[in-house]
Amino acid sequence: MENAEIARVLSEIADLLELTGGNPFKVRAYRRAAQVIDVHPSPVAPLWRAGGLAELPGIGEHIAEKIGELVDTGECREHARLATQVPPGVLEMLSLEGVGPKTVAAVWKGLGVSDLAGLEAACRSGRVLEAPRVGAVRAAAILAAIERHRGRAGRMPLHRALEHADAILARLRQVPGVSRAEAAGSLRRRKETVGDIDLLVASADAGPVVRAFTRLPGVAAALAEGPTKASVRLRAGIQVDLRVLPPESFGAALHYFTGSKTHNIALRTRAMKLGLKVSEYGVFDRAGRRVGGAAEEDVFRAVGLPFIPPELREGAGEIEAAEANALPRLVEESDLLGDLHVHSRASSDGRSELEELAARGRALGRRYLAVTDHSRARPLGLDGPHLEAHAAAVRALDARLGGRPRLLAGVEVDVLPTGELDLPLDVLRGLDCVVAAVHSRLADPAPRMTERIVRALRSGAVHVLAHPTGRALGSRDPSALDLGRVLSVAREEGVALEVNAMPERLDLGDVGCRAARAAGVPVVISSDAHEASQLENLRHGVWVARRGWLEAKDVLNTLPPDELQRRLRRRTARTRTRTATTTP
DNA sequence: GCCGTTTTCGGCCCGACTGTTTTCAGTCG
Repeated sequence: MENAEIARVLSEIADLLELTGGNPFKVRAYRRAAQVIDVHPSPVAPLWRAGGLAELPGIGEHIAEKIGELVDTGECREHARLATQVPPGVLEMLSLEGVGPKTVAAVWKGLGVSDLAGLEAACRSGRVLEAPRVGAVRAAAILAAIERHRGRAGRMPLHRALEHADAILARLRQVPGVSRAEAAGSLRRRKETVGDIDLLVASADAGPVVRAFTRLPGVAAALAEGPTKASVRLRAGIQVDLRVLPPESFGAALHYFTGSKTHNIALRTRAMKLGLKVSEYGVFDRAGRRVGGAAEEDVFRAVGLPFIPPELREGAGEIEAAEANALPRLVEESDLLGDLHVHSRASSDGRSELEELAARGRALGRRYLAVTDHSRARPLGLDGPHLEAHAAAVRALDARLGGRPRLLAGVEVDVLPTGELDLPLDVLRGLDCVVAAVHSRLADPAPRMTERIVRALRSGAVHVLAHPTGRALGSRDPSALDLGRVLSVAREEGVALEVNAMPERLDLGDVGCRAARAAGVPVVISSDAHEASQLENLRHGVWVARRGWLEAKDVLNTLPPDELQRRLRRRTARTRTRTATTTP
C-alpha cells in the first residue's frame, strides 16, 4: 500500500473522530501521523515489517499498529468502525470552505442533514438557520462553497500560481510605505501544486496595502478584509491570502507563513522548551522582550539551528538534520551545466531548429545539450537510418560551433510494451546519450509496468530513464510502478533517473528524488524542451530536486562536459563488455 | 494518541477574522 493511501486513511480517521466527538488531541495525533507518512521519502510498509515504524516522529505504538493492519490486510478496523457511524456525505461536507467539524456535526446531528444535496436544500429553505451560529450570511457562504466544490479546479500547478503571485507582488510593491512584499506558503516551498497563494507585505501602515489588494484588477471577490489581513478569490479561481506586518516582524512572519504547519509546530515547540515564544511578530523571551524577528534567520538562530531552506520545511526530518548539522547543500540552478533531453524539428513534436536550440542554450549558459528526438514508435519519430543521419547533422553543427555549447547526439527511445527498445541496440550504442521513456499503455498494472521498465534498463543501452512515472499534473495520474525495484535495477545498471522539468510533468517528483538519493541513483534534471524557449524550464526541475533533498553531486548534469561524456561512455563501455561476455 | 535534560502524567503552537453574538465560538492558516 502506498504512503499516500495510508495517509488518507489516517487523516480520515481524524475527521471521523472529530465528527463523533473524539478527544481533540487524539484527532491531532492522527492528523500529524498522516502528515508524517505522506511526506516520508520511502514506502513505510517495509518499515512496519522491520518493526521500526514507531521510531517515526508522531507515530507511536497504536498508530503503528493501525498502519500495520492497513499494510497487511488493506483495511483498518478502527477506521471501518468509525465509518459506520458517519455517512460518507457528512465527511464530504467537511471539505467545504468555511465549514468545519462543529458546523457539520451540528447540521448532521441537529438537522439530520447527511450529504451535500441535503445541506444545499437546508440552506435554500432556511432550515440551516436552526443550527447554532449559522445566520443568513453563513447560509449564503455555504451555498457558494458547495458551488465551488462542485466545479472545483483543484490545486493549481506551481508555475501558474507563481505568475499570479508575481503580478500581484509587483503591484503591492508600488503602494507607498511598502518595504518588502514576498510570497510565502507552499508557493515559497515550491510545492508542485498550490492550493492557495500566501503573500506577505512589510509596511508600518497596513490599511492602504489591504485596500489596494482587495481592489486588484484580477479579483473576482473579496472573501475577508480586516485591518492587517485579507483574502480574495481571483477570476483564475485561486484564493490569495495577504498579511501585512511591521518591518521588524517581517522575518518572523515570513518564516511563520512559509510553513509547513508541521515544520512550524516542531519549531515552536523547540522554542518553547528554550523558554522562548515564536509568533509571526517575532521571537520573544520569558519576559516578553523581543529578541529578533526582522530577518528570517533570527528565528532559526533563536532556537539554535542553521537556516533551513524553504523547500525542506515539510516536517520530514529537516529539523533533526539541522540539529545534527547534516542539512544537504541543495542543488542550485547555477549548478546545472547542461541539458540532456531536448527536442528539435527533426521529429514529430519539436518546433525549433538545431541552430536555434544551440543559440538559446548558449545564451542561457548551458555548456552542453543532448538532442534527443523521438524514435519511430512516436508519430513521425526517427527510425535507425534517419536517426543516424540526424546524429551526423548534430555532430556537424557541434563541430561548426566549436562545442559552444557542446551538442550531444542522442535519442528519446520508446520503451515498447514488451520492455524492448524501439531501435536496434547497435544504433543506440552509436549515440552519445540515450534517454528511454514509456509513452504507451500508461495504465498497465504495476507488476507489468515495473518489469517493462526493468527490461529496458537491463538492455544496457540506456543512460537515462525519462519521466519515470508518466504523470501529468492535474490530468494524468502516475503509472502504477514499483519505484523501489526500478531504483535498485537502475543502480545496478548505472542508469540515471530524470527529473523532467516540464511544469506539467515534474516527474520524478520530490518524494521520488529523495528515494533516488537514498538508493544511490543519480538524477538528471532535464527541460524536455520542445522549443528553444522551453530550455528555461530547468528551474522547475531544480525546485523539485531541492524539495527532494538533492545536492549538486546527486545530479549528473552538474558535471562539466568532458566529465559528463566520460560518465556516459563508461556506461556504453560496460555494456559492450557485458554483451561480449554473455553472448555465446 | 504522542511525548519527555522541565514531565512516564499531564500537557499538547499561536493568532486573525467573521458572524453571531453582547463576550466569543468556529474556522483557517
